[in-house]
Amino acid sequence: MVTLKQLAKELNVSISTVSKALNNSNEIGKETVIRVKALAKLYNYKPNKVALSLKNNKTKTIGVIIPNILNRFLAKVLFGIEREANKQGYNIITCISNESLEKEKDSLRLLANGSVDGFILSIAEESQVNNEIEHFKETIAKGLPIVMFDRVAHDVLCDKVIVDDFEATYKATKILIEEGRKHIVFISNINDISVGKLRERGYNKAILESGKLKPIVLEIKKKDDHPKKINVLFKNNKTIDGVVAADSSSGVIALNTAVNFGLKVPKDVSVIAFASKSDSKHTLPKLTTIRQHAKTIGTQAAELLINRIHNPKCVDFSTKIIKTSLIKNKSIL
Amino acid sequence: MVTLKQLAKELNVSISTVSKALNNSNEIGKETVIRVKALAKLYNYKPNKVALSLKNNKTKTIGVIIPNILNRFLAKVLFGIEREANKQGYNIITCISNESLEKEKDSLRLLANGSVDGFILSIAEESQVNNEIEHFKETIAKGLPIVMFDRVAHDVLCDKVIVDDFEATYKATKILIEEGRKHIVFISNINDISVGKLRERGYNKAILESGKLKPIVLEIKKKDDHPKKINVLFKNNKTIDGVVAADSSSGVIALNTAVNFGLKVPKDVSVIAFASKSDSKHTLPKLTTIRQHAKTIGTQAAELLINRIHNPKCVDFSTKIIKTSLIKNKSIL
DNA sequence: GTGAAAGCGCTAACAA
DNA sequence: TTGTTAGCGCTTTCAC
Repeated sequence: MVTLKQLAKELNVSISTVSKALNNSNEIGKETVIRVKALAKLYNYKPNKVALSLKNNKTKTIGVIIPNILNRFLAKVLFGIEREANKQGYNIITCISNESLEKEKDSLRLLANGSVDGFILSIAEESQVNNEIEHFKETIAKGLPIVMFDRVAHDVLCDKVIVDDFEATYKATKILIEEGRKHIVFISNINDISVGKLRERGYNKAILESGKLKPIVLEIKKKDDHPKKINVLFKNNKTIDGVVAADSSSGVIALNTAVNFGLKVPKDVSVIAFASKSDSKHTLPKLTTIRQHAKTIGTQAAELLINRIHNPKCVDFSTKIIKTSLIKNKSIL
Repeated sequence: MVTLKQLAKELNVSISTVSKALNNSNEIGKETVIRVKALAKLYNYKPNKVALSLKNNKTKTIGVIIPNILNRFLAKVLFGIEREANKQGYNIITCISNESLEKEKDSLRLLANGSVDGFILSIAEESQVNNEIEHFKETIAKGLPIVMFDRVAHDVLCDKVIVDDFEATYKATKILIEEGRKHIVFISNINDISVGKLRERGYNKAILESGKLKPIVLEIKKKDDHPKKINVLFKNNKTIDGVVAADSSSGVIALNTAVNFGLKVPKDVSVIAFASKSDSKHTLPKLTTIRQHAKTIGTQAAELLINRIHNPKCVDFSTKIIKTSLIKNKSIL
């Protein structure tokens, strides 16, 4: 890596002259500017990022802390964040909390030593279960802004980007009710986190409003054998004619299981699930999905954070709600 | 953020005294050390990472460039990298090339200005198709080590971590042949990249060695309608009794399609695919999978890179081959 | 039009 | 045992 010093030496001018020339300062003579730029190009000079960071007290780097990179939704959000950040000249340091409160705290602390200008995060399951939010507050108090997405803590004052989880399952359930379904089950593998609870509430509301239907809820824990649980459900409830799934795996497995039981989809049973396009391809017929527009969530989160970094004084915080879309495929009537 | 300067001022000692005290230098008196540490703790002092990086010319940061974060395998490798890197005190800056040569080059250049100590990457499809490797060589010439994984360039001298792709499909195909399958098809959605080609060759070798079977290959392009292509395949080839899939989507879709055609799996047709555990849950019966141990690949790549960062003079480069495992489920006899 | 010097926060060789 | 100083690479104010 060439430095200003080396260029200056070779050109027999001072370091500051080189610096100014490269930054197009009009203090410097045209001749000199040309000479300096030529040599800089020759040596492929790039200003040292670390030195700039130290000088400006800005790293142009965002810390992203996500609970699980294998979750397609979270990965997609990360993708959106990365793209928007890059577009605005920022890099991202990725930390995976692995749903652990301790790792989340560590990541926050480790990066709050000048490594990043702010954070984008979705809260770890363990933190949500224990309602731990002090570490977020501390970070913000240090002057490092946070933007939360999807799994957010309402008691922390910061920008947020969320999904209309409640609305989405409410509407999805209503669609099945309007199809004439009588035994609609709600299956969820994410009932310990905030969004999972919201989704169940949306389902419950629609069921209750119908006046005649009864809620049937299957909660699947992480340690459970997912396909088996769903298999048992269908075995014990021959009347099931509708499924609303809070997560993609539950949706895909439920549809495949129904088919395996000899049920026709969607004639005998309809299935709707929070899932992505590629998930919908993994069933026959294709799964009807509630899409979360993960990339958009990422983009918006990055925009919010970068705005706040540039505008640290601003005191009003916004919560953006990204509406889901229902993509109808052949798994409903 | 508190600095040494502020602590020094408040304690009425010099900056270097504070620094040494905090670093347990035995130059400093016990009394002073205690006083300093107490105040540092009170103010929750953390050494500024950027200043340290500038001083040491080491960022303790690794640049990771992956083609696609939505690919489960790549995401899992990233997970492995992150974990190992963190364990050794490194952070990772993640860039997603999105299979684009230009983005890959940009990321490399943008981070080669002192932001990272080295790179771990898997080559973008576009770079592989055009056989572009200059940007890697330039980076290495700048003194920044690279570790490549999965999609590697054999003509670049660096450490590599790869999978026994050829072996894996060779063995998988042989298993189906030994089952007595006569019409084994190879389905691939990744035939433009190096590993996809290797997987096809392994299949071909096994087929040829059998002496009597003929290769049947279905190449699916990114723009194709994946389920439709596979549907047509089964429609036109009623004799298919075995499937080896180079990627998880092809495997899952093939199995579901076969079932949909009324074929019994595995009685009428066996299916084996490169896929993950969670993919295998998305079919009934569960998919027999070739596992790549993505996390291990990530761990090893991080280890190799960090070793090289600590050992820049070392001139022999290693290529680690992580053996795949065949996990037998009910989709084969 | 050019250069010297200070300073971002830290460490370490050297001086006291 | 403590302090002074220089330097990592850069920008910027101020002097010449």
